[in-house]
Amino acid sequence: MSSAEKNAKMQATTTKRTTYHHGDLRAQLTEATRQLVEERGPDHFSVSEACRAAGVSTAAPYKHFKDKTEMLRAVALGGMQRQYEQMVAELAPHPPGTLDRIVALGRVYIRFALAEPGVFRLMFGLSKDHDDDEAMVNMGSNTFGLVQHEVALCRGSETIEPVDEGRAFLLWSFVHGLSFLQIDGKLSKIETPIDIEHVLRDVAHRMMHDHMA
Amino acid sequence: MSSAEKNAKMQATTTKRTTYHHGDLRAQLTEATRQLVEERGPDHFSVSEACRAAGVSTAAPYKHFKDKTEMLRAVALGGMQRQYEQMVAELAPHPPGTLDRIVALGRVYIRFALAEPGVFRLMFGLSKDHDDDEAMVNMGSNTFGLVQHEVALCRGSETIEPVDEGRAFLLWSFVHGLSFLQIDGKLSKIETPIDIEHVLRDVAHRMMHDHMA
DNA sequence: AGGGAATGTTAGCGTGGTTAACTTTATAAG
DNA sequence: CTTATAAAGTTAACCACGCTAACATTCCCT
Repeated sequence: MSSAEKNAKMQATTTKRTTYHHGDLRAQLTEATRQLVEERGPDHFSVSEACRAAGVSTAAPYKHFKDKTEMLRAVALGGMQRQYEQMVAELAPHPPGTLDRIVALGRVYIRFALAEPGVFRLMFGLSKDHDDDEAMVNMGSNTFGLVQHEVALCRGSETIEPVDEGRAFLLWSFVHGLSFLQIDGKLSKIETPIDIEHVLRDVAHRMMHDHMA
Repeated sequence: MSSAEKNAKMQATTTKRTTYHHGDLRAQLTEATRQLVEERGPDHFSVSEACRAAGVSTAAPYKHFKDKTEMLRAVALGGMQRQYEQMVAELAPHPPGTLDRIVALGRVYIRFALAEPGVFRLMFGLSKDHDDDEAMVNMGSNTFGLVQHEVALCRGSETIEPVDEGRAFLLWSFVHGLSFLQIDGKLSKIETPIDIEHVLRDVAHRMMHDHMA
């Protein structure tokens, strides 16, 4: 184990480092960025503060990132990966083709937004820049593909048809809006408290089944 | 008409002003802010640039606004008022108690988001600060009250019950999410194009009527 | 051993938000 | 018609921040 590697561990606990090289600065800057985005919000994040947290000069990040937005993008990508993994994990317990699986996906979406509102905002903010990043676009496709697939399964089909794409998008719109309204505190302004679990079931049901004329 | 008032009109057309006093700097700074927010996005707005647009020194705004966020809040408030007025206007043509009125409200919501994405983002971004502003909170209540009222009417009730509050919130979540996904370009990534008008009707119908077991 | 390539640091530039101190104009009272 | 006061501008400066250039140190490979 090199001294720089030992250093990397020390640095994580705010100990001053002794070696010139840091160890794994890119990872630690990303983590510092993630924390700050969560604490202060994506708007009030500053590179300088991340540097202070990592115990490094303000010029150091530019050996690992092109600019500030690339740092934020790294955090956003990490968030998308975590969200995706959580979705896959929550899918497992439920039998294929059931509404439960659709509900599970929506639950993860909202749970993630509430657990990491800062990162969640990042994942959709700056989306002009995000579209230029291949990894980001791919992760987005993967996650949405998951939803589309479940919707098709729920209809009894293995292949995704236009109708599935449409329904999946409507479900996405719904949980997306619900997530944002929640983290923006709009739900607390309502008299009657809302049972998210119940709402999720209700909406999924309404969207997946034919309705009355 | 004072010379300063004449000045105010000139300034709107980028003409250099001749009088020391500006005329109606607060209004013109707000308008400049609105334009810049729309052009560059809320994140990339700078007070300095607004000052340049208004032909005034960078210290001038602080005679009219506490700080940068108060400028942005003024723009956000203006947006909420416009949105509210558009909703009231679009309501008029349709007979009370019909689904058409619900659909009309959703249509205005989405139309506004697409027409003024920058301002629309402002209306929900910075919401931690917005909650401290009474005018902002009131406008929010007014607009949401409009939806609640229509939902109750559609059920044949003049008074808003918990069930109406819930349905209204679900409808809000949906159009909110749909709006954001659209202005973030997520809809264009879909194969099958979506007919917003049709979707709006479909969803409103599904939400307002009982569904099958 | 030695020489890049990688990864840090320092110093400095430009922009931006904000304030303090000063100047000019509007307004209203005597 | 003065003239005091408040309102509404300006200038100059401070500090934080994003970023780059030039330099320093270390890693690692031959």
